[in-house]
Amino acid sequence: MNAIADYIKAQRKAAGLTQEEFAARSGLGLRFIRELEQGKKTVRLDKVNQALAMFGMTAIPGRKDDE
Amino acid sequence: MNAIADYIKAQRKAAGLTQEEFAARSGLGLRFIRELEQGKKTVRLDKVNQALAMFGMTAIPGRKDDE
DNA sequence: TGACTTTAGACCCGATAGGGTATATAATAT
DNA sequence: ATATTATATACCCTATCGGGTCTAAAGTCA
Repeated sequence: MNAIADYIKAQRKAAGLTQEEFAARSGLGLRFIRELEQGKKTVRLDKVNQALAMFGMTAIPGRKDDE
Repeated sequence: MNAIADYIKAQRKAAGLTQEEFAARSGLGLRFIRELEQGKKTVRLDKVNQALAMFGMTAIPGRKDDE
């Protein structure tokens, strides 16, 4: 149900990276990556985009009921 | 270039709402709506989603080079 | 031109996100 | 069983977000 969290987690795993490696490569904190993948709602958008950018993606509006 | 900011602004106007009315209806602060529409990068994702939810939308990952 | 509305800044302040770190639990393998 | 690795949770601290408020600028229309 959390499209961004699920996407990051799936892509990171598909790339064969641990959370720690992904944090280091993306320049984000390890704790942030964990909270992001766990679906924390109150994360900052710029950090989310920094993570998504690792896969050429960014946050855009999308239909809520799309699953 | 900022898909979310542009979307909110366009939809709000299409709905014939001022920033002030939109802030009141969405339960968000007026200053936040302003900063959001101006493309502030560091906004909180939950607030962004709260704004997008007014139009049945939510933040999802999308290709960066899509325009 | 001048009223009026809408949007854009700046200021202060409380609440909290994110980083670092340490510990705990879970998963995997030997 | 027990190393090893990965993920989850908790603490403290600093930076800053978001709200409220006020002022200024930019549109809008008579």
